[in-house]
Amino acid sequence: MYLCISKTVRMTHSEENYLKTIYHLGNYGVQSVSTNAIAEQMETKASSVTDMVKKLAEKDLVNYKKYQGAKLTEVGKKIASTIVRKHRLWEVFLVENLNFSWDEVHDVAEQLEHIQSKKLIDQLDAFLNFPTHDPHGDPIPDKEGNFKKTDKILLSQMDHNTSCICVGVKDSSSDFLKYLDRNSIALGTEIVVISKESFDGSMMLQIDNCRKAISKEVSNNLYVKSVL
Amino acid sequence: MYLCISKTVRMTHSEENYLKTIYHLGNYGVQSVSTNAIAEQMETKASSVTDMVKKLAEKDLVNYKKYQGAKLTEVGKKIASTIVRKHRLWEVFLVENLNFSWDEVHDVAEQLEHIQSKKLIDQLDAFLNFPTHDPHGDPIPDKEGNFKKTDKILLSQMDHNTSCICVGVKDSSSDFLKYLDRNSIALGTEIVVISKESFDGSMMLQIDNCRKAISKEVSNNLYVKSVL
DNA sequence: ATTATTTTTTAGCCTAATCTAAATTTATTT
DNA sequence: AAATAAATTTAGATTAGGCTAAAAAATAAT
Repeated sequence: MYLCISKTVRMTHSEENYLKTIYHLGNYGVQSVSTNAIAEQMETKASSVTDMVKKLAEKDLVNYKKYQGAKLTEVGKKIASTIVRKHRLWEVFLVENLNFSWDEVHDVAEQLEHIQSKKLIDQLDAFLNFPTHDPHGDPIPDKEGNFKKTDKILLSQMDHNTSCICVGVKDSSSDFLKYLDRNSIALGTEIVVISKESFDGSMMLQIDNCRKAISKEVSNNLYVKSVL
Repeated sequence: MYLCISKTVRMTHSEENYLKTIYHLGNYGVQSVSTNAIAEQMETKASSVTDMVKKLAEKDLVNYKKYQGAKLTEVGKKIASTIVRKHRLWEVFLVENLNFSWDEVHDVAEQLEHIQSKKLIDQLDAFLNFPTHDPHGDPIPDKEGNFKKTDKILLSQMDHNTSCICVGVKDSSSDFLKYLDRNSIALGTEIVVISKESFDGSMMLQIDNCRKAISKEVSNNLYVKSVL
């Protein structure tokens, strides 16, 4: 039951970026993704997407029928997961070893994810001691593309008088991450939900014995794991 | 007396590779390099080189006059030295931290040298503890592009009954580096020249109390520093 | 000082990846 | 069900980088 990629597929950076986008938008490659969704995400034009998707279909990396969007094939999924794996491993390296903060890693990892070298990524994985999550709490696929999806929920879904631990972010924009830094919220931070306002969705939290009010936008972009 | 690059020049990988080649062939950018020399080194066609050199001249990265080759400008030299700096720092990282051997690093470093991030390279430099030489003994330019050129000579130029220390290689092909590995010759290895054969240029060496005969090809590609 | 040879440049073509604008298909509303 | 709107595709250009083949310039050899 192995997926064999006999002749290693030669991929351009652009092709890799498209696969990665389809992987992310299509829920790890299980769903079909529309041309427009890809175009919006990649900040390009729908016509460019059509062209590229045809090319990827030609290479059997996606299944594509006119007007019906694109869905990754097994091979496409494998390649996409490898790119994500590389991206997230590099993010760990940057934060753990090169003093990057979690809001600075994305652009550089975006470049590093395209470096081709099996040995490089295997050794990096070992050097980092086989991390399972990146600095934003996102899971790192293993060599086969598998990862355990964490049972995380949005902070906004927690009830009042409950406790949870921050396990990830939905929005990983620099602005949001810096906001979290300023408010001492990091991966692993324990958060107690004191109260929720129904009229604006804001919340009163307790973090390290300090009370903090946060907006709906914040609680809708922070993933937590409930603690009993 | 500083060189200010006000607006950061946006470089493609291809442009960077050309600059690097001109830097190397032109003796760190001091000499003019012919179109054919560039083409041969880069395994491309002379006509392609002409086109690219014109483009680089347009950007003021090289000085170019028809039929007279290309020479790096100060700005071009600075950019080229940065690429070489990145290449060599990555090589150190691969060998020191990711268990690569010195014959495996080149191809990967060739990709990594194009990653754009000032912070990345500064932090990597610090992480590696500011190395001055790469795994092949080549000097790593500092941020300003300066490096001390070591007073190395080819092993073939040593007299018999003299001692020296291996400080670098001229040929850094995988084959040659593996040969050196098999013969326990590495950077820092002490070598005693026992004798030289005038008819074929071969040498008898003593390394770690073992005698080894090497060909002229070998002694012509190994840099050493004489020890008194 | 002419040839001949080598080097370099020019001209024209090709592919990858993008774009705009127009055409077409699908989806949504009256 | 027809009309409108939205999404998608096609057609035709463009730009970067490369190639081939022919022309031009520089160098070498007779």
